[in-house]
Amino acid sequence: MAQEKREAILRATLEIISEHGFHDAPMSKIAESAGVGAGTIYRYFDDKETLINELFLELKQDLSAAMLAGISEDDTLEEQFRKVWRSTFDYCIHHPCEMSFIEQFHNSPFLTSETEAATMEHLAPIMAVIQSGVEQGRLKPLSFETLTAFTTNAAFALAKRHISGAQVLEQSELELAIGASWDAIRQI
Amino acid sequence: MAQEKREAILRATLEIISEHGFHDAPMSKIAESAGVGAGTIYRYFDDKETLINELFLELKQDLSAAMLAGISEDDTLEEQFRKVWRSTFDYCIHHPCEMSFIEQFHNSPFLTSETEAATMEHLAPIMAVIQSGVEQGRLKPLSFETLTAFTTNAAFALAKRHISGAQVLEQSELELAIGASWDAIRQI
Amino acid sequence: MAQEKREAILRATLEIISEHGFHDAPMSKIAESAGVGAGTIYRYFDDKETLINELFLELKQDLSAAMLAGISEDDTLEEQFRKVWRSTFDYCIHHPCEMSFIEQFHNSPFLTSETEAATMEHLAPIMAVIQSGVEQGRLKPLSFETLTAFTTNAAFALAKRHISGAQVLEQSELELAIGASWDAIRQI
Amino acid sequence: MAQEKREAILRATLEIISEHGFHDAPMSKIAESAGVGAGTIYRYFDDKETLINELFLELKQDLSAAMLAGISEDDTLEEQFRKVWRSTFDYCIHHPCEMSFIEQFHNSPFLTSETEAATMEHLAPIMAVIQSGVEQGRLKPLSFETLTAFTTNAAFALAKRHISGAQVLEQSELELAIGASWDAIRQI
DNA sequence: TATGAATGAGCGTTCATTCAT
DNA sequence: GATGAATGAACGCTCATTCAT
Repeated sequence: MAQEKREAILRATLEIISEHGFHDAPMSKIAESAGVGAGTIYRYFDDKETLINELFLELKQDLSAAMLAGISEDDTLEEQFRKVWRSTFDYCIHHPCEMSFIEQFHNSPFLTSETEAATMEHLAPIMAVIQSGVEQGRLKPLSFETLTAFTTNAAFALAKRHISGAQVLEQSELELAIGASWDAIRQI
Repeated sequence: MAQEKREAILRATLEIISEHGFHDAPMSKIAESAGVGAGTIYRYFDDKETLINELFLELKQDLSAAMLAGISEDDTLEEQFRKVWRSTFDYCIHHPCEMSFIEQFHNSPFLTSETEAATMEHLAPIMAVIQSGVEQGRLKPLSFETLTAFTTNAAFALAKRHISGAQVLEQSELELAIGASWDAIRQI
Repeated sequence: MAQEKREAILRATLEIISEHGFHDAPMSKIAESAGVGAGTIYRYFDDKETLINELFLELKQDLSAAMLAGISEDDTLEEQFRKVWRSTFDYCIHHPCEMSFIEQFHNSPFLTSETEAATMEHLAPIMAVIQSGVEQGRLKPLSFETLTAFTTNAAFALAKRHISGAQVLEQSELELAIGASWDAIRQI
Repeated sequence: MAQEKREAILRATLEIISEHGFHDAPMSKIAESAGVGAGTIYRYFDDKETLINELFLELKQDLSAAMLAGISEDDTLEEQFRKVWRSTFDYCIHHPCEMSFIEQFHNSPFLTSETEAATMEHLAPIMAVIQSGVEQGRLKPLSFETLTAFTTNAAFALAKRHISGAQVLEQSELELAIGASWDAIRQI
């Protein structure tokens, strides 16, 4: 079925780029790894750049979904915060290829501001929670973007080191780190 | 003079990669931008990979020097922290190309663990300060790497958004952000 | 058909190298002469060195086959000798490009001892005949290699001069030359 | 002194080409090996091709001189023949670099017919002896060029194998080989 | 006279893309 | 639709040659 080929191509692209980088990711290798002919890729994607962009978009959507999973409006603000933090961290360490790709893409000129904006929309539910927390004086009066530097970005940074093996995070240290992150944003 | 050409090549490499990315940074463009012949680059660098690695090393050294500039042992822990934070942030927003290159490099297979380790050494003075802060119970008992996720990494993240224009940081918000960073790491 | 392209590339390589030498035989010229794109060569051969080696191997096989053609076990030793000599000479003067290439290759660092050994195997039938002639006391008690210096090598040398126009060999002189070659190796 | 530099350049060229082949013999390596600046070579030789040609000419002259050394008009024809044969062989095995270069050059399009003709002149004394041997009916009525295929060429071929280690020639086998060569050209 | 840094044309090779099958 | 052989522009890199010192 056609959709399966599309998925196989995206999967192959992810694996090859995450492992070898944007360079050394020839279309021929992607095709081989996906089990399709080289020309077949072009039935599903206009060109290489489009393929990479679409992959990024899909991965970001998955990531966003994972971050939001499990939060409930009944939870307190801090509980919601801790759940999102953990979900983010867990997704990262269980999807190292996805993280590698996303980070590579994020720090490359591939990323356009439109693409960036598009991915932001997925986080609207979190933004709403944060916004209300700020308004209630529970969180520091900082912009959503600024607050993410101490939460999502920190989770990414710690997960990356965990994945690379540079620093294995014990549960106790992780708890402490989440606490630190909470201290950063909560109104003290 | 010979050293000037070397500098011109490094500068050109920085500008082209930061603007166009590792891909679309052909040696011919670098040579042209540096105002030298294509072959001349190879008098100063073994090959493209070496050129990029040496550039990274030099930029990291500059960055480290900038981060450390101005701190004094007479300052209190918090004062030292705030100075480093500001220095880091200021360096970043005044050196957007350098930041772009460093971030791209960091998230690419170019980065070897040896190179990574080499750059860590420059930050030894900061590590010492942090270490002593932890031991005195002034800072949370977290590893240096974990703490940087809430300090250096956060400064980078905010500076990047500032540079991209996605979010202009006012002085007041910046002060608040530094405070948040301090809350993250200090023992509360 | 695919095999035709392979043949065209080998033929073009032969012609260009035999005419212009190993230097001044760029892949681009070979591709053009073969009527294929530059990249196409690499579908059939790993790299230039492989291309040249495979060409050499094929040509040596052709040459060996030509040398052996027409000899019969019913012939006397001298008849076999004369037939091989003539076949060798005839092949050479009718395949000047092949000869030029083979000789160039033979006197170049391209030739490895493995390649050399591989080509020796084709001459096993001749070696057997020579061996038996030596054992029967019909030929001088010299090694096969030494004997070839007066037979095959001589035929090559004369053919080369014939081809270059430096010396046109009449049939009568050729007969005399074969007789001289025979005198060199036969037990007198 | 200037002549010494010229000699050093020629010597370096010989060594590098004989060892690495015409390709992989960059002028920079030659300069380094000769202990002169890269530009200095061009004070002594117009360009690379000229350098190589002049080297060939000098080597051929040395070789010719070595071949002729020690023959005396008082010797018999056969004695002269044997002396030349031995001198040729000895020169070859004691000058492997020179032989390698000469053979490479001989089988390359570098060799022009003018160059070839120029080197022939050095052998005039031998040609005269041969010529007279033919006229007296002592040698087979073959052209000088044809006769060399069984003498000089054979000596080269055997020496090459001796040098390469493919076949070590004992004195006894060498004597036999010289006898075979003599049988080839003498009137029987 | 001698140098060697600088050059840039040209090399071998790769790979995104096309198109006949 | 699917293929993969073929393409050729563009790449990283080399090296014969020049020329300011």
